[in-house]
Amino acid sequence: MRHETVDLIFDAAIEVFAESGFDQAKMDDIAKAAGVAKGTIYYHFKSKEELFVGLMNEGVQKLIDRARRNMELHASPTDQLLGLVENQIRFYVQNGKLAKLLLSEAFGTKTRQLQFRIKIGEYLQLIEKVIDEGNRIGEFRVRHVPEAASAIFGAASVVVLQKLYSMDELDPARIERDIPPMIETVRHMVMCGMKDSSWR
Amino acid sequence: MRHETVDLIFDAAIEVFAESGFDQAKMDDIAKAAGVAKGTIYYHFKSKEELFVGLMNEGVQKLIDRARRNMELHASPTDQLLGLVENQIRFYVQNGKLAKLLLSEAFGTKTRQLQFRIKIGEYLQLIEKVIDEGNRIGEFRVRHVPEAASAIFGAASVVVLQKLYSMDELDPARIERDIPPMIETVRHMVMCGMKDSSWR
Amino acid sequence: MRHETVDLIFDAAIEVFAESGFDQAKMDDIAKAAGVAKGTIYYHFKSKEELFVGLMNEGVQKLIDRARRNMELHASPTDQLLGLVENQIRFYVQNGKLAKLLLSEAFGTKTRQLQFRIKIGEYLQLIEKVIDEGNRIGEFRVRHVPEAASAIFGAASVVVLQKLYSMDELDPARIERDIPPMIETVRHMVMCGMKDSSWR
Amino acid sequence: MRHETVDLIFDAAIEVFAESGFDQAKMDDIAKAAGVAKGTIYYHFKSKEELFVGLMNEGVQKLIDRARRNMELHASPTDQLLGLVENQIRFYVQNGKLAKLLLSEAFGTKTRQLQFRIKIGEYLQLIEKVIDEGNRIGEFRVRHVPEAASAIFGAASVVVLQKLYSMDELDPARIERDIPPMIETVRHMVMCGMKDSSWR
DNA sequence: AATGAATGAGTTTTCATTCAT
DNA sequence: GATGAATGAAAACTCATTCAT
Repeated sequence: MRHETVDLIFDAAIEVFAESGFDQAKMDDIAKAAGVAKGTIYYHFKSKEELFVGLMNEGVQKLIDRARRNMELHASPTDQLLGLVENQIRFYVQNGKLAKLLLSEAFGTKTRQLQFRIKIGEYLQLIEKVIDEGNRIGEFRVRHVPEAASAIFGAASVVVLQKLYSMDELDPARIERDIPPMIETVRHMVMCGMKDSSWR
Repeated sequence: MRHETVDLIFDAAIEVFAESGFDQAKMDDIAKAAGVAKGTIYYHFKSKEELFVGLMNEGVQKLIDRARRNMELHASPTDQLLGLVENQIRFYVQNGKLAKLLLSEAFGTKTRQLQFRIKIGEYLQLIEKVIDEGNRIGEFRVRHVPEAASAIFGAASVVVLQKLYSMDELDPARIERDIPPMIETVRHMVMCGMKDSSWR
Repeated sequence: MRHETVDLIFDAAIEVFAESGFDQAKMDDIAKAAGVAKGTIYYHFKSKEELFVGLMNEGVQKLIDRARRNMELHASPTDQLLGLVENQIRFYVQNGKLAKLLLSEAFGTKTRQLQFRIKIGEYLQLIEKVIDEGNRIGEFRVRHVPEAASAIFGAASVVVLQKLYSMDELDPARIERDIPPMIETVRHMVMCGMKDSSWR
Repeated sequence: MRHETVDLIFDAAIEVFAESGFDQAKMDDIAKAAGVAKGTIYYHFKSKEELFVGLMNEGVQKLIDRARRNMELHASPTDQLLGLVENQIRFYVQNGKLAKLLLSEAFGTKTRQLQFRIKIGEYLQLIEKVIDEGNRIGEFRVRHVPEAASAIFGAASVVVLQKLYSMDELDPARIERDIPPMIETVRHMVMCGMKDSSWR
């Protein structure tokens, strides 16, 4: 089991980073939120950057793990992809702060962003694998798999974030009600896009 | 006509903000890039934040203007939407730095992010308008228009950014070659999603 | 003429650095002593290290300049060397704090120490030049010139510092009285050492 | 016999202190070098300062012990002084790190420096004793004994350190070769200085 | 005796902003 | 309109020291 203090710091850090973004997040605030001294963070993490990267990797890993479990429930690539979309949208709603960091910190040339993008790449490969399998067995006819995976990831991400940040205040009940339309919209778009039926 | 110095500052600021993000961007660097003294920026803009907001609004406005001009070339909602997708992708490729800021600075609760999201909202409304019209004349059967607009915007955005940042270094020729697959992928996905043809 | 503020900072810095040594010296104290804001120091100097190096170079340069002027007063290498010794000892008494830094910061592998040693090397070369000339015209018969220069420099340095720091408190009158014995002692030792008269 | 752990700490501390100086030396590094936990150092020493003082005293004591043994080999003050010079130079070459600390930490007003100077004073008294005896039996005619002792100490110290730190990297063979010139230079200078032969 | 996780005061450095010229 | 020297609040990071085990 991981050290207890590290958990405290992780939990506090995800809150603070997501609230303010990497640059605006203050180590003082993370320490305060974790209920430890600032030095304690530096005892466990070499730098703010290292803390951030560790945190993000863990966050994306959770998304990946959930996605993997979800995929095992379904046999066909079609069902698997539908599951992936639903899973990502529900995960984002439940982890809105992480979701925001996912988009806002994924692109850039800083070390932390490079490392972070690698982890996101893992998730994208999961999507690509499903599409490849669908292509193989003839369920899909996707010509550009990486592009398709990015598009799916981007569509699901922005749909949720735009929803979360367009509401004046987070109203759990309303969000809950808005989940099915989001899922339906992205699923619909994605699934049609997988088929070859030329659209003209 | 706008003051010449302001133009110099704007041009420099877009470069620097996009290179480093809002927080890492230094007024010193912007001044140096613009070839003016730091005080001069403050003569024209009240604060870093105001400069940023002005800049982003102008950037998104360019995207909107291009989109509007593009829409006038086509009559049917279908063609207009296809045009919007192509336009956004080409605009992103040409303005990669702005594109990155678009995603990384769009979500959050800071004043500048709220203002920025309003401007992005204008662009999303453009998409929604096309979808609405498509629904009206029966070309589309979209149930959740705002969600669909976000999904389109997100898909097109992430496809390009993932491409730009997955390459070791920016190779204009390679990017140029990759544009058609990106356009085709998003268009295909989007257009099918607009049709009602239930996908099961 | 050098910028006035830089002079203020230099004057304050020499005091503070000499009082506490490089590591113990606080930029806060230097700023306070100079009567400027801490940021002002960083506007003019990139770092504590750069400030220190600049300062030390200036300090040693003063010693060198005085030594050069002194040398011009005398024609023979013997008189020049006697003058150098007296000059160094008097300079050290007048600039005790710099003298302390000279010994305590001269050795080590940090960048600042390397740069500093280069400057001290200039002074040592001055001594070597006199010895070389003395050797040339037959006034001296020194076999190992660099070693001799170091020895002279070390003898004069430590004599003064040991005196300054062995007194409970700095009593200008007492120090003044002790200068001639120090000069005589080192001169005597040095001059005999220059002659070949084998000492057994 | 001293506790074994204390020896480990001492050996590690001399390395680390000499490498970095008192301020830059980290207790963490000493602990790591000693192969003990940081707390263990504090179990045996009240503070970093106490550790340093103990260490320096031991170091200088070694120099003193060697000097004492060396003096017993010779009968005349002249030979004893020659021996002292050779001994100090050889000791410095063998203990370059201690030598550096000797000069860089000897002067200052901190408690540790005061204590350290007392110990160095012991060594200087040894030199003075020899000179006094030389004066008594007529071998020397030194007018200012403390000044002479300081000068000898300073000359021998700086000659070695200047040599050690002027070499790009420590080459044991080259240093070995350079020892005789250093000894000869300082001895020559010192011995002549001890005689009364007025030098003009 | 020994450990090493935890601490928090202290320090360097950064940088948006101001303002006298 | 434009300048750039000066500011000082803020923030990351360090490290000697403590103490429960």
